[in-house]
Amino acid sequence: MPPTGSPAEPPAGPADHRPGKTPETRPTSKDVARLAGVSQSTVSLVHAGKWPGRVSERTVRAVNEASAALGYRPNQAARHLRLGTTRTVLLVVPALTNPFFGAVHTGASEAAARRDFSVVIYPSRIEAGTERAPFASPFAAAHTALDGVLASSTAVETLSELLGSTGPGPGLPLVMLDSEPGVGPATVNVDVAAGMRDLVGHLLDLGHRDFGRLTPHIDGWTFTARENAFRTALAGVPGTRSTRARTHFTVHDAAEAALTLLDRPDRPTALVCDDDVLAAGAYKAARQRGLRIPEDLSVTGFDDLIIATVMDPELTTVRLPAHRLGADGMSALLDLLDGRRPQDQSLPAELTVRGSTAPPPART
Amino acid sequence: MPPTGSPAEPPAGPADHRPGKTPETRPTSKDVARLAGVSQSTVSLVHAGKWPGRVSERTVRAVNEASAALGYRPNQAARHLRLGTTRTVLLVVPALTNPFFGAVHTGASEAAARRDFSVVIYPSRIEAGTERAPFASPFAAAHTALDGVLASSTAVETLSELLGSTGPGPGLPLVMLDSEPGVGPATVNVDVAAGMRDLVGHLLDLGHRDFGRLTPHIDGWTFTARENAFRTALAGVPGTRSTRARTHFTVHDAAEAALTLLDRPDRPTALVCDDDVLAAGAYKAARQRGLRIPEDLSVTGFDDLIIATVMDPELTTVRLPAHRLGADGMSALLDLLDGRRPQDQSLPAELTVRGSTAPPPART
DNA sequence: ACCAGGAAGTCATACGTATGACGGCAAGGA
DNA sequence: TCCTTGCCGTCATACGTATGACTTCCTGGT
Repeated sequence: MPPTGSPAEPPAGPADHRPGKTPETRPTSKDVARLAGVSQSTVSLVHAGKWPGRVSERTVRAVNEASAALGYRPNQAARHLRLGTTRTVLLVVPALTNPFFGAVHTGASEAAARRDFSVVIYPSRIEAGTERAPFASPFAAAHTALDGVLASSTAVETLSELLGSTGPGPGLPLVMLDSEPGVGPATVNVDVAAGMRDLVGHLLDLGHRDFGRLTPHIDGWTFTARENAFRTALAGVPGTRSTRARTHFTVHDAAEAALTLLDRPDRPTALVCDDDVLAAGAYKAARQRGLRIPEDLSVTGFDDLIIATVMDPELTTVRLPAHRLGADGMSALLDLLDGRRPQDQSLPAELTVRGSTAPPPART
Repeated sequence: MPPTGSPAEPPAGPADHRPGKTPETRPTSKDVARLAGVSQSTVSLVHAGKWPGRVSERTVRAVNEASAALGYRPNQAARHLRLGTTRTVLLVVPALTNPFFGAVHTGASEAAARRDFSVVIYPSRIEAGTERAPFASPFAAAHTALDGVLASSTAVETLSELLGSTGPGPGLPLVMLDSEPGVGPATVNVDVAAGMRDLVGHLLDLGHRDFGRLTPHIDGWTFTARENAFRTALAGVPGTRSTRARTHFTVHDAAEAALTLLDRPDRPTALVCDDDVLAAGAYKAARQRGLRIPEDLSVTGFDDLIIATVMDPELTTVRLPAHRLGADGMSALLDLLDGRRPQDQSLPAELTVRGSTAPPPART
């Protein structure tokens, strides 16, 4: 037996063990380099766009052609490893079944894409019973190291509970959306107080003095802010009155809660609901009692979801800029990642008057 | 000057250049190894759970304690690079503002999490004007190599256009949801035909013979299937008639389209709408013409979105199992990734009778 | 003639993990 | 006593990219 090894066999130290080795491997920068007749470094330089005097234009062309020919796409895992960054941020929202957060996501994604970042969404209500220690949590769910977090309408406590155990808590760039200003590193939120003030002003102008309030059971900064703003708005006006009913976040529960308000001897002339869904419940209750909207009863919502225009009459509500919330929040987060310190921001909420409000019925 | 270099300086070949070197670096498996007094290999072995005779229990404990102490979390980028897999799949949906797809996402995410996969969602309508050649597209958006794709309610052409240029087309595991069976590698869809058949049966039983159809302008397998099923259902019954109006996917447009149907001399007694949103438009039109639902006009929807219960009266519609669609679709995709060949699946659609249907008014 | 300086590339390395091959060591059989 | 057989770990390496240091070549100034 001749002492010759395989002809082109590389030295192959004691442990050369590549994984799976699929028959169809994707081209790497090395393949591009070979085809273009340059070194791998050059390929990398070209793709990074860093050749203000390092690579000739002729070579750039060659590399680009070779890349195109092979259909080369850089291996993100390798980049992430090398660069120590993933250009990915997590967007935490309460639920995806609410279109409001779909809009937030869209706004955030668009802003992120412009800076070549991408967004992974995490609905915090996903029941996690099946998660496995010790790497569970959104971070595991994202399956990627994250460069930052954007949290919408989530309590800080919930969030830190969510991220706390596994996430690099204090060090992780974080922007809170639609949450209490001043808490957390940076916040972008909606001026719901102003929206509520305008809304109540509108009702007062119409002549309403007896109010019913429909608010959700769940806590959350926005809802507290809405309630406070409502009270403040009434405080300045003599002769006003209001009663509050709390409800779960469903149409049916809201309808029942609304009934308790409508069945009071001193029935309110206007129902101010903290969300459009609750307003839908109010509509239902009104119909059950034979009250016409808006002639007998004015109803208002909040958020301006699609259902506001589905309802009949169309709902007077306060529009929240969901898309912009996501976009501006992402901008703030990117600023934070750049080392700049974004300042807290407040977005306007816009009163949208439709058909569900009118002067109160004449006293009987 | 003594020839002594720095005391513990490693050999340091000609090019030892680590990137950024943040002051606060996350612990790596090497750090854990040092603390536990073992080698990095051992740490890796332990975390992989592969020690049926390679690592003693005492060592396992030590490693786990060290990991916990340091708050170690494995670097995903490094794993991805080494393993050649990301355990991430892309979910393509038409839009996130439709709660239906939120439910699909939830179902898919839950199923994925059970197998330690994660889901990145991509709304295909995101306008891509700002994307940069040559690595644009969902793949760039996902910012990660993908192990597979789940595409919901998307035409194959649209999808391949989306993925085609950059994605590894034919090789990428792909499951289509709610789309034409037989096209593409594997599909999971809803038996909308049966749903429509039941729905029409319900209306026929009530005595309706004159129908109006409200269908969306956009194409898509489901809508074609719904229309065909509707026609088939009527075909067997003598004396039936139907007129169709097409509309954009908004309440207002649908209302206008519905008006054209209601203003015909042979006004239909039932409006069969291909989506709950369109049904909302029909409600609006009916009210404009002073028609009561369901006494003067029956209206039906499709999908069973939240708005179906917001409307008054509540809408008779066909419920589609969005959550299960996502879950089963993900299962199929994971099967595909395991090398198994999932068979096409069809999920049941359930007729949900509420208050918007009744016998037609007596002939005048 | 010689060197400074710039332009164009290449070299070598590290990022953090996973894993096949290999090495001690103790127990037990011959 | 010596060899075999497991058990417990460690070694060395590769995954694909990005980048500081280095080399080579060329032009032009003195």
